Amino acid sequence: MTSTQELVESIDRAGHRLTAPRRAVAELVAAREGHFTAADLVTDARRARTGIGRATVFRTLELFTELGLVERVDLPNGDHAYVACEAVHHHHAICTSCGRSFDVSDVGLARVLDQVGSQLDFRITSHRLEVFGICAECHGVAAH
Amino acid sequence: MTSTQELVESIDRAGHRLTAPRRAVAELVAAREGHFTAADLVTDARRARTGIGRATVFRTLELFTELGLVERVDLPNGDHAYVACEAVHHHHAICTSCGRSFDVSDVGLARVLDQVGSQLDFRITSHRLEVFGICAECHGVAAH
DNA sequence: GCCCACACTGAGACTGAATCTCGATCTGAG
DNA sequence: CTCAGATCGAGATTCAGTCTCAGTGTGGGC
Repeated sequence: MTSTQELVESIDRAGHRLTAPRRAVAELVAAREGHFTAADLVTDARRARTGIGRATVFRTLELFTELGLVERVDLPNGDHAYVACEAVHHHHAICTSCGRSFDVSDVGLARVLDQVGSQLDFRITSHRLEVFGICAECHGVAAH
Repeated sequence: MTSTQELVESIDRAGHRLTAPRRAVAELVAAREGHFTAADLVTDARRARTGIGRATVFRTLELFTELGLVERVDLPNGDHAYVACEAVHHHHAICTSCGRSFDVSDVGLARVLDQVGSQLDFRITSHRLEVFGICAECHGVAAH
């Protein structure tokens, strides 16, 4: 979804240096569909013979996360993964079959949270909703 | 919330052996208010001079998780933590000030998920909602 | 264009969480 | 009371992620 160009431009816009390793990581992220772990990217980088070190992949991923271009999600098995996404607040629906992630707009969730907040007299500062299941494409194909 | 006795009985009921180390871990879990990490429990165990090894703490925690007596949550900072809870589906509101966790019943969330599911043509198999904020007690005290 | 401060990089050491192994121990059915 | 096998503790191991540090490359200033 997010293109290499978008990622690269955001780095520049935020006042960071545009280096070859960062471009390379941006490409790897853009090439990924769905979620991926840091280790996945490190492997990708090695396979593509980019000569990029582990530390740089982590640092660049951290940078992207800071810029909101990539978001960290916690898989049901406890693994930490990342997904490329738009820089606005939203949630993810992750297909457990193909691993792709879909953006979920805030449909009605705000109301639910309001209710939770007032019910517990709880000042909500942040929240996280993660939905797991089978996407249209996968259940369309796999079902029969 | 969950008492030592409840934890111990559940182990028995599920057909597992009732050993002294498991009782001890059950006590430590019951004594905890709010979330705790595996490392916290290991420290507790050492401090209480129970003579329980790290591996056993992890194994027992895994057992409790399996039985639904304890649930794993991912803190905003990425740490893995656990909370003792009832064995029915629900969510957690975690106070970022005192660390206590409150059960959130499913108020309206099901409807939101239905909407998400049909909107994306996505077969939802599981979901996770985590709410972070300041609990009544903490903002009552801390505010002034 | 050229320079140079300094942001950034790679390699590998380091940390800490979690898992695995293995011989010893304990539980509980019979 | 006995015994199979579930469970245990200690420590080795693995692995993700972070840190260090000397070397490199970017890009603003001239």
